[in-house]
Amino acid sequence: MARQATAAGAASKRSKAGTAAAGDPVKRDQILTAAMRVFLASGYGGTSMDAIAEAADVSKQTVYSHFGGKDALFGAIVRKKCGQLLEPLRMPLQTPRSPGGDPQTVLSGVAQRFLELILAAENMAHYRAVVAESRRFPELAEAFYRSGPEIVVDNLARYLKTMDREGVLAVAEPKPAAQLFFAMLRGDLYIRRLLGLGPAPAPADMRRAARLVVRVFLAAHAAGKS
Amino acid sequence: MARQATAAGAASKRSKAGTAAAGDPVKRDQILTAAMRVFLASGYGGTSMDAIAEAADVSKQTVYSHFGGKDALFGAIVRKKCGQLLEPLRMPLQTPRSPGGDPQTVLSGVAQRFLELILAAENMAHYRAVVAESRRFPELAEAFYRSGPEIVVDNLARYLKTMDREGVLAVAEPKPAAQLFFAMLRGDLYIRRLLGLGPAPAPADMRRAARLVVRVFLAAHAAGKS
DNA sequence: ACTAGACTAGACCGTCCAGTCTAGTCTATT
DNA sequence: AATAGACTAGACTGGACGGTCTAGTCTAGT
Repeated sequence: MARQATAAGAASKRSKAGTAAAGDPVKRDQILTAAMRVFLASGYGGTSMDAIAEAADVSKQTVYSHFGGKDALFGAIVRKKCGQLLEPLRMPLQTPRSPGGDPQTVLSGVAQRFLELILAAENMAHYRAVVAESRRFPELAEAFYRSGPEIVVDNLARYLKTMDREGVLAVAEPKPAAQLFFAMLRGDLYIRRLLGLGPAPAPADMRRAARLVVRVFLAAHAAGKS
Repeated sequence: MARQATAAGAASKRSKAGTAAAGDPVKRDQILTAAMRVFLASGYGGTSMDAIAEAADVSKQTVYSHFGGKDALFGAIVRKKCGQLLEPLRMPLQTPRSPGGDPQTVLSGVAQRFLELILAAENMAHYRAVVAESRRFPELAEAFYRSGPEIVVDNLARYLKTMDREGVLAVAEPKPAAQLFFAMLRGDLYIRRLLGLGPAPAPADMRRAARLVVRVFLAAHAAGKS
């Protein structure tokens, strides 16, 4: 109800102006950046619009002019973060067909990068926020799933399929196998971090975890098995 | 500050009464049960004390008499749930040394039960609440970790160690192996559920997932390997 | 009958906060 | 110079909510 009303208000304001959106895109970015910081640090409920305006060094009204209200702003942040999620992985992931070496090397690289990605403080906070608000904003939860886990799994599944066809690995069901691979990487390190226990893991910890995962995965899919 | 004051108040009330705690334990349970339902359904921020009192069919003041305030009540609920977490697993887990069949059977049983456990709606909600509030209540996050993941891993690690010693399996590092085993079970089914996407998984889905995990795990730890 | 302790219903207080409104500034176009 | 659009500072509204308080009821023990 409130959401519809504010959204309509924002839309009507936009209509008259010659410029496409309402206002300075620089301000818009300022707000987005600050809001992201604050939202990810304190969650949806723990963040006030006043705090965002102050953090963005912008008046409260400007926040409301650019985004319709708190919900919309939160949505914009989460979606933006979703879009950026796989950027660090894009380069290596978009070319899963290019050799890049034996599977062991390829998978180790993927594992290593994936671990770094999901353990990064900012992405942890993002995930926590999405999970916490998945009831209130189911569309965001879905957007997250689609722009993160799903893509990553599909890409690896495609790679595994190729490897299977070439007889390098034995992967009867590429998708479940890929899901399993990433599930393994969301192990103890990940849970502890998600719960905020202990300090950030050292690179050595991540390497060790990645190595174990790759070893187990390869043992299960060595050429000549199911 | 407020927390200390109210806690002190509750304590002083308790002191005079001949009965151990302040008030009727039946009421206390009513409150606890209702609060658990409401907190797990709507999260900490989304739950008001009025709503709890109403759901418990009890006056607001009674809630405050039994528990000091919102924080304490939330803590009590989370801790209680932590205590109950592994109840369904206790029987089979306390006797990891008793044979129960070949490792395949044992691990399948563990996997199956673990999946049922973590995918149960109530436990999902619990986990979501703990993760969401892990910043505000780090002690609860730690309590959860200790009374859930840690115990389960330690128990399985012990079993794996035995199997290794007996030459039935080859598990050089039991604890990381056990962590990996459970990580595999927190796969796609789990993530989707955590994000509230799609309906509850069918038992057949869980069985399939468990089977895959056990197969991969055994492939990696067949006797005669590292 | 009296008393004490637990409970109830609900008024009440103070605070926080989303969202609106006002009055005025700054800038660019005409 | 005049106008319009975006921005600012900050007051304000309305509602939600944590927590307290009051007045009174119910139940046991004495």
